[in-house]
This record gives sequence, C-alpha cells and structure tokens, in this order.
Amino acid sequence: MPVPTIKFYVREGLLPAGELTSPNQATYGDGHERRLRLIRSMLGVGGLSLARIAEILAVVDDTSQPVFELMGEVAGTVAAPRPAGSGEPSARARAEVAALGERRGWHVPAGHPDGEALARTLTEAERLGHEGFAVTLDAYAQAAERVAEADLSYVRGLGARDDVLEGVVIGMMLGDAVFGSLRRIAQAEEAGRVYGRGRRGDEE
Amino acid sequence: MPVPTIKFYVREGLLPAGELTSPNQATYGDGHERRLRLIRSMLGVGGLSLARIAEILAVVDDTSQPVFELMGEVAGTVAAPRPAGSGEPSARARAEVAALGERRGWHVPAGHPDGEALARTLTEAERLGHEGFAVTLDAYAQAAERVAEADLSYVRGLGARDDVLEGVVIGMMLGDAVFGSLRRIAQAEEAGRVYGRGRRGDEE
DNA sequence: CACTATCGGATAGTTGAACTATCCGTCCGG
DNA sequence: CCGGACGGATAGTTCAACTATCCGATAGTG
Repeated sequence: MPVPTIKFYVREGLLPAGELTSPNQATYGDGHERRLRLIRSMLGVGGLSLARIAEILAVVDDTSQPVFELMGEVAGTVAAPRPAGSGEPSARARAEVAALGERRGWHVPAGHPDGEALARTLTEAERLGHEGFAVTLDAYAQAAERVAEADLSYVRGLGARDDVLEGVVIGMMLGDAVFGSLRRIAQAEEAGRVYGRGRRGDEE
Repeated sequence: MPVPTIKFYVREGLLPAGELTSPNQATYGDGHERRLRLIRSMLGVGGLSLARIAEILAVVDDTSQPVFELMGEVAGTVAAPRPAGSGEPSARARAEVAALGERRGWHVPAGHPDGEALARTLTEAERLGHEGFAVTLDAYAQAAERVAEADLSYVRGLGARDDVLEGVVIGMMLGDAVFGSLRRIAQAEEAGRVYGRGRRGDEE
C-alpha cells in the first residue's frame, strides 16, 4: 500500500491520523490497519466511491446510538443511489411495489427509500419495453427473504458492536458480489437444463 | 440527449453511424434509438463502463452464432471483473466453492470464471476476518437458483433473437438492481422480526 | 440562385474521482 | 551532529465520460 495513498485517505477523512508523538512522528495501530483494509474492500469488492465510504464510516464511528438502530442506517447508506435513469418512478411501478409488499407482508410505506429505488428500476424496465419483467418479482422477493435470513443469522453470531457494524457493511458488499457470481452460475446451469448443454466456455 | 454525446458514442463504436445519404447528411432510425436507450440503461442502472458496454454490444451484434450459445457469453460479459482485492483466491476458498458446486450438483470445474470470482470474494472475506461468512453460501445458492429459474422463464417468453439477447442483458442488470433493493427491504423486515421493530427512518 | 443555418466529422478542452509526486521543515537514529 | 525518513501541505497526473469548437459542405428558404 503506497504511503501517499494513505496520506490521501487521511486528508479525505477516511482514516484517522496517527497519534502524534512529536510534531513529525506519528504512531499507527491495529485499528488503522483494520480500517484501511475495510476501505480497500469497500472500494474494490463493493465498488463504492470514497465519498460514500466516508458516509458509511461516519455512521460506523458514531457511538452515540444503540447498535440495531444503526444497522438499518448502515444498510441504507450502503445502498447505491444510482442515477437509475430519469427520476420519478411511474405510478404503475409504485403500485407494483406496493402490491408486492402487501403479498409478502412487508412494511413498505410510500416513500420508503428502497421501495422507491425498486420502483425506479421497474420504471426503467418499462421504458426499455420490458414491463413483463415484473412477473419475476415474487421469485426475487422470496430469494431476497432467504438471503436476508442468512445475513441476519450471520450477523447475530458476531459479538461486539464494532464487529456487528463492520459485519453489516461487509456482509452487504460481499453478499452482493457472492450473489452475483452464484446467480450467473445458476443461470448457466438452468440454461443448460432448459436448452440442453448450453455451454459457456470450452470447459467440461 | 445532447447531440455531442451521441456523436461521442458513435466515435467510441457503441452506436452505429447513421446511413449516409450524402457526405454530410445521415439518417437515423428506430434501431438507433433503441440502442441508445440500452446504452443509457447499462450505464445508469447497470453501472457499467463504456468499455464493457462496447464488449457486450459486440456480442449482441455478432449474428454468426445460435442464440443460446450467446446467452452464456453475454451473461459472462455482463459479469463485472472487479479488481476484487489482491488476485489469487485462497485454496480454502476454492475448496469451498468446489464443495458448494458438489452439494448443488452444479458444473463448476476448476477455472470456471464465475467460480473463480466467487472464490476471490470469499478470499476477501477471509482477509477481512469474516471467514465465517461462508456458512451463508447454501442459502445464497438456493436463492440464486430461484432467481435463475425466474430469469430463464422470463427469457423464454421473449420471441426473436434480438429480443432474447437484449432481454438477457437487461434482465441481468435490472435483476441485480431489483434484487439489491429487495434484499435491503427483506433485511429490514427480518431485523425488525428478530430484534423487534428495528426501524429504518422516521416512517411508519 | 444566393445565402445561411445546420449537419457530419475531427480535434481539443473540461470535469470529477482517485491517486501520485514534490517540497519543506523537523526530528530520530546512528 | 548530520543524513535521511516522516508528517503536512500543495500541486500535478491519469482515466473515464463527456462537452465545446472548428471546418467544410450541403440542404432548404427566399
């Protein structure tokens, strides 16, 4: 890890400065290394911007609140606010989201950030002529529930506050990456089943 | 859509030039608009780079192969080759991936691109002190299978070749975005169930 | 038929994010 | 006691994705 980069992160407020032992000598500890690794992972695996990383770290470092209030906060902060096309979701997409919430017994009130994000994505699908994509929503939702269960039970197994928050952040990022890979494998598998040996490369 | 941007896309080979009717007049059609919309969506919702978009479009435009051979190709091209940390996956991660493939009856030979990507992500988890994250793999894999089924059955409902390929591309991107939103909603829901009203914002 | 606004094509400049290099003054270590 | 590493500040670099300007030709208007 190049030194100038670390200096840069300190300047940007992502990494606390070391303890000054004298005007030009500072000492770094375990926490610094851990934090640095976390930053690099969010950047690499998570694909987050430094600005977003700074927000997340701010939440993680705010010790003034109980842990589980913060969890949702962190999860929400991890959620990427993609440009996602134009802007406002269509009424139809909103209705679809509301209906889905109803079916699954979810609490997704109007204006819920993730609900809105979902509606915007569905609106984008409509604009692309794929309004039928919404038929997959229930299967996706079931899958999401299963993953969320696994996530939560993993997080519950973590001990201290810092570990939990970091676990949420990391679980969010790694989970996305892991699921992406698994999804592609499963798709290839399914395509093979449906269409008979749809091979991907020259393997097997 | 600003004209200079379109010119730029044409220069980059993302968008075919219009039919030249005279040295300085060209005509654009339906396909151009459709293509442009697709590009903007990959850029926005999918968060892909122009370089990657160009690769994907090249595959979509290559009419020399049967449709379902191309499907896996497109899916693989959509897969983001994140820096994902250092480089080589750990032996342990590889073993974990192989074991998972075994349990699920998947064909994931050594060197399979998505298998490797998955192993790299798990290696990253280890480096972050979360080797236990792997216990969630089976739940994730089940969820991935469910999603893949839904994806495939959606794609089967599309008619012509172009529609199918575009559907794969779009389904991949939209699916990721949709699943991300659903996952966060489901997590909040699950957190609420497990910890009792873990609220997210000031709603409800 | 003249004339100007517009188009296609090419070249060059801008913006923002994430670094990277240089400089300067201090102080630790040999 | 002195050379070289360190902390801090400032400025420069690189890359991606645009954006603006210029040029010559032509299409459409009067």
